[in-house]
Order: sequence, then structure tokens, then C-alpha cells
Amino acid sequence: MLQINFLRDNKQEVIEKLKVKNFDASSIIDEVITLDDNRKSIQQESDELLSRANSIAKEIGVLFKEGKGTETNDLKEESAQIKEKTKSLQSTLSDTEHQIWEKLVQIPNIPHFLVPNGKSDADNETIKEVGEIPQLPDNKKPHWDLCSQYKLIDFELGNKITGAGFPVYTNKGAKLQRSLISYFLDKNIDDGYEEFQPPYMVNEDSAFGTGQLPDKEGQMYHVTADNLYLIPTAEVPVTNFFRDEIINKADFPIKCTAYTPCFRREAGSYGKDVRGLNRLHQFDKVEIVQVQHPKDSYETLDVMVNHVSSILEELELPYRILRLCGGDLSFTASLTYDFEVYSAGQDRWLEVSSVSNFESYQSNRLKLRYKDENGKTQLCHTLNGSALALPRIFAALVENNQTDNGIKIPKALQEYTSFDIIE
RNA sequence: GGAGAGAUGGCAGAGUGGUCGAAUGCGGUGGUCUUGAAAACCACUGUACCGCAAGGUACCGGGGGUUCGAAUCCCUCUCUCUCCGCCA
Repeated sequence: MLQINFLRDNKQEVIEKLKVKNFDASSIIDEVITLDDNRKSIQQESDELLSRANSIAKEIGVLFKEGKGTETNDLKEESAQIKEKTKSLQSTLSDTEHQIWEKLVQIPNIPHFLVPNGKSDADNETIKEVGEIPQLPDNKKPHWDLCSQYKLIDFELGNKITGAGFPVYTNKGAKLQRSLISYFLDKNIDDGYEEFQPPYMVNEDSAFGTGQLPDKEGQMYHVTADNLYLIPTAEVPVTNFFRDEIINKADFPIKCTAYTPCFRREAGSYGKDVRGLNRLHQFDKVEIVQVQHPKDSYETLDVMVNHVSSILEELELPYRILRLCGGDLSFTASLTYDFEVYSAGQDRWLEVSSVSNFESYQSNRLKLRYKDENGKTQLCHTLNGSALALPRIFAALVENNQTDNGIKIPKALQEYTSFDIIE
């Protein structure tokens, strides 16, 4: 959520920048400012009346103390009138505040100046491509075939017990999965992140804080009996650790990592995109989250990008980094780098990480602040990224490393798997 | 699931109708003292909104009510804790 005063002071700039996200903000900003002007004058009027009411109450108190209780009737009468008036003012005020809120949550975050124009993922900008695309023999297979051949994943069993998009990992598939989780967490911890195991369900306030509500309500599984949401990513619980907090400046940057399963309804997905591990309702992910001082957040974003790169290089996976265009950038992000690995069995690039700076957009919702040099509270910046999402890494590893004799495990993982080939 | 207790500032913990945005302690910041540190002492130390400022307003879990006046009384919701039962 953007701050009203920011919108007031930078109206034209905001309108221009939001065009990159294909969002026309011209009228909504005016509406917000008008409503806010309204709010101010209502509040001013109400505050004056309340101030008078407060002093009346004090006067009456003094009169009673002096034994002049009979002289209070006029004051009581005035107070009753004030109460009448403030009651309606207060209700108009809260209506107005609600209207402002409803407008504000519709305005997306402002894109960073590096974000390219564009309508869809076709317009994303490739900024780096690393590694050789493996040349596999003609009898190469996609991971779903390999997973069934080597008994790594039982998709049918998942269908039976839950439904499509809920795979059952078996045997060395399960071990590989567990190894990847440990490996990713260790890499993140080595880079200075603190490990957490958060809850897998969050309340409404948390889902709002990171921007899942109200924008993406239908994407989450909702446990209605208890009004809790299954997390779509660890970003939600972990970033919400800091909701309603004022951070000590010396604690910047705050670096958290967490492994969690992620639950997504993925309503509307279909076709070859969802085959095998490509798109699941439940999947595993190791997330990194940082809370940073605004002046350092973009430097931090680059550091996070380099960190994710180093993991992919160690796993010997060919990857590319994309800078998302305005049309593909999420509602809440200012700048996002997507990582895609090349999965040679299906000859496709698969997104395995998305690293974003949200600037103060989440912080404003979260009320996540720090005190500046002058002792004034300011909003922090939040960032997060996947390091990394498991299923597509799994798919790419299996596809790229297939040989006639089995699937080879990259060196970096062998100490975790305790095997170097799946036969 | 049954019974009970509670929710106050960064934390602990007073406050049961008026001068309470809230005692006190701890913590934190600044200062005095000291070669330095500790100790001691002094001062400051919640958030948000309006206002150039002075200042004003709101907030003692959320919402509503009683009253001239509510942290304090009433209703309601939510959450937490303790005991019992069940259970990983």
C-alpha cells in the first residue's frame, strides 16, 4: 500500500510510473486525495468538539468538588449536544477512512526505473544467461517419465489420496527432495541468514500484511472453520514476524530463511504447463527474506540475486536471469528478477526463483518501521526470494542429468543424498 | 471437549468513575563523576492523526453501551493462560 502523502507529493510521477505496470492511476489518485481532504476537515471539526467536551467534563468535575453540583445543568446540556454531533461526525469519518482504504489497496506498487515496459512474460528482459544447455540424446525423457521409471515420484498415488497437483515422493525421490531442502538451507545459513520454521497457516492480518489479501484471495486455500489461510509461500509468515514492529537501525539487515511447503489453488491453470512437477498445489520451497534500510535495499536485491546465482551454478544447472517487465511484475513488487533453469528433457525454461524488492509497499501494510536520525519513524523496505523452489529444480536435475545408466547427482548434493547416481 | 483466570507502554507490573497517556521497577538514550569502565546520581524515553507553531484529538485486546466524565461499570466478540479429558 502506498502512503497518501507520497501520492499527494508525487502525483504526476506516480501516474507516469504506474503506466509501466499498465495501470491508469490518474483518477484514483485524485479520488484518494479528495477523500483525504475530506477526512482532514471532518477530523478537525470533530477534534474541536471533543476538545470542548473534554473541558466541559473537567469543569463539571471542579464544580462538583466545590459543592456546586446544581450549577452543572447548562454544561451537561452542551455536552449532550456535542455528543450528538460528534457521533455522526465519527461515523462519517470512519466511512471516509474505509473508502480511502478501499482505493489505496487497489493501487499497485510503483515499479523501479529499471523495469522495462511490456504486457506479458514475452516482454521480460533477459539480463544474464549462464551455463551450457545440455545436449541429450534423442531418447531423452521428460521428468515425469523418468520419475516413474526410477520410482522417484508417484503422481497416481497423490491423485488417489488428495488430487492432481499433490505428488507423493518415493524412495530416492524423497531422499533427493529432503537433501535439496537441507542443502538450500545450509547455503542460506552460510550466507548469514537465520533459519526459522514458521506456521504453515496464517491469520487474516498476516495474509493482508504481505499483500495476499484482498488482491489474491482465491489463490489461497482457506480453512473457513478457523478463518486461517494455508501459506502460498514462507514469505507470508516470515515477513509478518515483523508486523507492527519498530526495528532498531543497528539490526539492519534482518536476514531470515525458512523451509516450508507452499499451498496454491492455481485456479485456471491447465495444459502442458501443469504436467508433472511443473505446477503443483503443494510444493516445497526454501525462502529468503530481508528487512532493510531504504537506502540499502537495491544493493541488497543485487546481493540476493548473486546468492541465488551461486546456488544454481553449484548445482551445475544452466540458468538465465530475467528482469520482469511492468506487465509481468506482481502487484506488490517494485523490481523482480526471475531465475529460470533450462530443463533439457522437455526443452523448456522453468522458473525456479523470483527475487523482489517491495520497497515500503508491504511495510506500510505491516506497519514495519525504523527510526531515522531525527527520531522520526520511517517505513522499512522488505525483500524476498526463493532459494530455491524445489519441484522445478528437481525436474531439471533429473532431466539434465539423465544417462543410459541412470540419473547422476551433482557433486554439491552428494554429501546430502549419500548416493551419486539413481539407477 | 469441560471448568476457571486474564488481556494496561520495549518488558515486568500498579491502577476499580474525574487532575490517568497512565505509578513504580527493569531496559534504552543523553549527561555528571572517572585516565577508561562499572557503580551512583540527574534528565529524557509509546504510537497515530490534525496544525507553520503553540497546541489539539484518539488509542490501556476489538466492537458497542451507561455517564457531564470510563483503563476503571455493563454487554458482546476475539485471543491468551491454568487445571481436567483426549492425543503426536
